[in-house]
Amino acid sequence: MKEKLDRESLVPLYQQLADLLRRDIEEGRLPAGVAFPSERKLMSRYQVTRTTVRSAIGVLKQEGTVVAKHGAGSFVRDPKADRHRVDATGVGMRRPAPQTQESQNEAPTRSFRLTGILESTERRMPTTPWISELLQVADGTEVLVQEVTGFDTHGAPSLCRGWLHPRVEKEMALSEEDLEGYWLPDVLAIKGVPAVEGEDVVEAAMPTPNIKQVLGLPDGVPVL
Amino acid sequence: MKEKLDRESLVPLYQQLADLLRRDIEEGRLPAGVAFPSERKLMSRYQVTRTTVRSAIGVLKQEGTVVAKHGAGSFVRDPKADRHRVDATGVGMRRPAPQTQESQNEAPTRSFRLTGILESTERRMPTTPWISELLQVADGTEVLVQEVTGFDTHGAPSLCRGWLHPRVEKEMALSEEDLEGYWLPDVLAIKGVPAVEGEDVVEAAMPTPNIKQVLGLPDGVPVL
DNA sequence: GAGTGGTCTAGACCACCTT
DNA sequence: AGGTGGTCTAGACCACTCG
Repeated sequence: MKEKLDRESLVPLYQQLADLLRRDIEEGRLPAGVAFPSERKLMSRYQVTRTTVRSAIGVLKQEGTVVAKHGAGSFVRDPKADRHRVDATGVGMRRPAPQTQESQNEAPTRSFRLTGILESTERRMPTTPWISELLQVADGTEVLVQEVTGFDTHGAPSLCRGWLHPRVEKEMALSEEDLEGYWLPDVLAIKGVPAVEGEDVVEAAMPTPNIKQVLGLPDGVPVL
Repeated sequence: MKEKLDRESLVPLYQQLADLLRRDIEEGRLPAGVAFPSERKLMSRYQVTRTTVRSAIGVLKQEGTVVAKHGAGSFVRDPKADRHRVDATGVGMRRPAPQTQESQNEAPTRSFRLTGILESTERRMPTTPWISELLQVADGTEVLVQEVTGFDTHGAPSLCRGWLHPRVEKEMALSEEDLEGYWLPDVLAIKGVPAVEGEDVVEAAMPTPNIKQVLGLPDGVPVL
């Protein structure tokens, strides 16, 4: 929290400061809720103008990590607080029962594929209540989670997340290395598992800076 | 394009300027592509500082209406340009064929409902190629389109759009007034139509300023 | 080289919240 | 009353793009 800014660097001061503050938040030095240094405090601490401080905080606000309350102060927002989930199976309208065999046949089975996988990370994580219910495992069980960023079949920037059921992982003897660079369901398909129990879930959020950079997104474009 | 800014107003200068420019864009006075006045030009035209001009343009950038190219200028972006559509029926994983009767029964039929409808607009619009294919009508046919903003069953800010098939509209003798304040599928359900041909589509985008205000969203929260 | 957007300084006044 | 964020001014230098 006492590092200095590099005035010779190519990366602008307000970005450096934003990165510093983001790290402080991520690593718990600036806990969610009350605490956040005032703009004037940050000015004198880092020896920059208020404009620069405000730009830095502006970055964090746009990312949704920080909210400012006029007259009261700025606050770290719990990133999971208003992350919304939508069950995509029933969005908008109900699907009709097929009325004729013909209409049933002509209904295309579409599939969602990621093209140009740009980054994939695999890691072991305890399940959230919601996902434990889905997988029918005990809450907090460690499961293999994969995150893949890329573009979907329609060209939309997407981040897909897949959870591997421990039972499947054990039976198939899968490990992190097997998944590297492949989208989890594809791996399973190759290994002979035709389909996985699953649910279609769609979230939308503003991309984190690195994902935004990786996908080359302009400002104001959310990720599904 | 030559209106003045009201320095006594409660609404800040940069907002007024942003609103002015947005209107100029929407009403075609600032066409997409090349044209956009430089920041210096806007300074002298409206007698404000560059900071104020930049704030105004910043608003439009965050909305995705304008993109800036360092050294070249700012450009109006076609709002429909990179609007992405995702077929939600096949997102992520394929749904397995049910293996036992039991598992089939326990699969819940979820429905997506809007609670607290805050705003609904109905209007007649020519279909886009994509939607004409969906409805099986000629391209450009005028159909009744409804947009409803509110919160979904999970509390996520949502904007839902429904297209009414001309045939149904005629047979049911529906008009704009019937839809006012109700979500289209609900109206049909009441009228005795059990279900509508449809497809589940999910989009994400940054909210327009008025929708953002209506839903009371903080910065950085996209709308599904 | 002229023009553009990007960054930064050093001030100022205001509206708002907390005590 | 004192502190906070929100707005605005009037400058400056830089990196970049284009003809």
